[in-house]
Amino acid sequence: MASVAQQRLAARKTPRQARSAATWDAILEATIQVLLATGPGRLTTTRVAERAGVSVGTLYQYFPNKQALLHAVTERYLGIVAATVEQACQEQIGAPIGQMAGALVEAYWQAKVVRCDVTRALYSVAAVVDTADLAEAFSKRVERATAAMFASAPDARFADLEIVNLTLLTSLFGAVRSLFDRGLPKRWACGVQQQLIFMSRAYLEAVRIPSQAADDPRPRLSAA
Amino acid sequence: MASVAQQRLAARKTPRQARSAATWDAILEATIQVLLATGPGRLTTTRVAERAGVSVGTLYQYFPNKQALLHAVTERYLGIVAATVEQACQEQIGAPIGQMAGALVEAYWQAKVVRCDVTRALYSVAAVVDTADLAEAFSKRVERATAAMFASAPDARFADLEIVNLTLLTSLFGAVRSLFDRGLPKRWACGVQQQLIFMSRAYLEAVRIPSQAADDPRPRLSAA
DNA sequence: ACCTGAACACCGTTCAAGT
DNA sequence: ACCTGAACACCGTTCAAGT
Repeated sequence: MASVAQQRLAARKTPRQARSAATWDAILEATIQVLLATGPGRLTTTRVAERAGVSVGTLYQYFPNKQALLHAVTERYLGIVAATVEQACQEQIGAPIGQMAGALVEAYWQAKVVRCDVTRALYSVAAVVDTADLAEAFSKRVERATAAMFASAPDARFADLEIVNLTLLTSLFGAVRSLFDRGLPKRWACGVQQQLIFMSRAYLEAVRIPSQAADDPRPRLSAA
Repeated sequence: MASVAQQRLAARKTPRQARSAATWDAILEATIQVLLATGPGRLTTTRVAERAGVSVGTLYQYFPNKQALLHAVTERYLGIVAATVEQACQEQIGAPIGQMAGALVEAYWQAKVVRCDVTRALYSVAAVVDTADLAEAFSKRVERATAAMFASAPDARFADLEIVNLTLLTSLFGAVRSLFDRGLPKRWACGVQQQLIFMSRAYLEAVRIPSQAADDPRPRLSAA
């Protein structure tokens, strides 16, 4: 492993008292602020502490190091996105796959776009600190939700749902990330989101084993 | 822009003499070595200089700062990958789109996998330093090549080739990146590559406007 | 022309002292 | 219990001196 020795990344202590919890929140919030204001390269523990209205020492009472701080911010953010996608999947249980694909892409896209500055800031954090474990946990969580959703589709079965699911999500996550990295050209973004839905549908169509419930054998997908 | 003020990222001087060029190469090579050995977090200009067998001062004669150093390494690497994909596209001019899609995915995948440790190392660099310009130039270069390729397909036309091309490449680049970030589980990797080909074909199939040359109106794609 | 490496500034992290 | 901030160590970068 080329990775740095894994240090404690968990929070140093769980806030037990009210002012403690407030400080915790203030620090995480300040981290986002500084990230947005100065970028990850100039993010300094001193600056974060300043912005949060505490001293550096206090910051280090809550987070063992800068990594842990950024780790915690990412964890909180990914938790919100995962919950959003999970809910969307829940709502699509039993729906036709075409609709599921649309709902999935839209939910994920939406969750990323609502706070698109934060999204970008946290993408840029992802390589400064090792958030692989968080990304993995996030992927696993979403995979579970989408697999359950797809398995409930009345109009399709798959020879190997696991790999189809993995391919679909990997492409979706990756595509969205690429677009953010590229500054998300406004006039393309919306079109690409639509195209990603077409793409997901076309893929699921192509690899599905048609089941009895399907009335229309190969529904035509509308083009751009 | 949250990004740090763009400093000079170009090399400080172009090597004009033989020993100069050798030093330049040695430094870039050493950078990769250190990156692989210690990870981007522990990459130190002093360490790179040491490994290259020169002093820190010399390193700074060639690269104005650490960013520029990592920028140069990335530039060189992306140039190689772009050239590989360009060549593959060139070879597919006039072929059926299904075959083009397969060749594209395979060429890109292959180029990333041959030196997969380097690929991973440079992905991790991408956020520490701002290589957005390089990624953009790379994307543009590949987009041109694939657009020319797809435009030459005898069996398909597209209502909006530009956005289809963008969606396809964005998904491909992103998916591969996600897999690398996730440690590229050996037993999935190969299967996913195959699935990405299915996916690309299914998408192009779905959004294409069938032309006369197409004999089989909607060829069945094999499933997993 | 090209190289060297001690010196300086900045930032992550600690810890003795405060409330 | 929780907070403070001066002090220390490490690393990016410079520059006066060498070949």
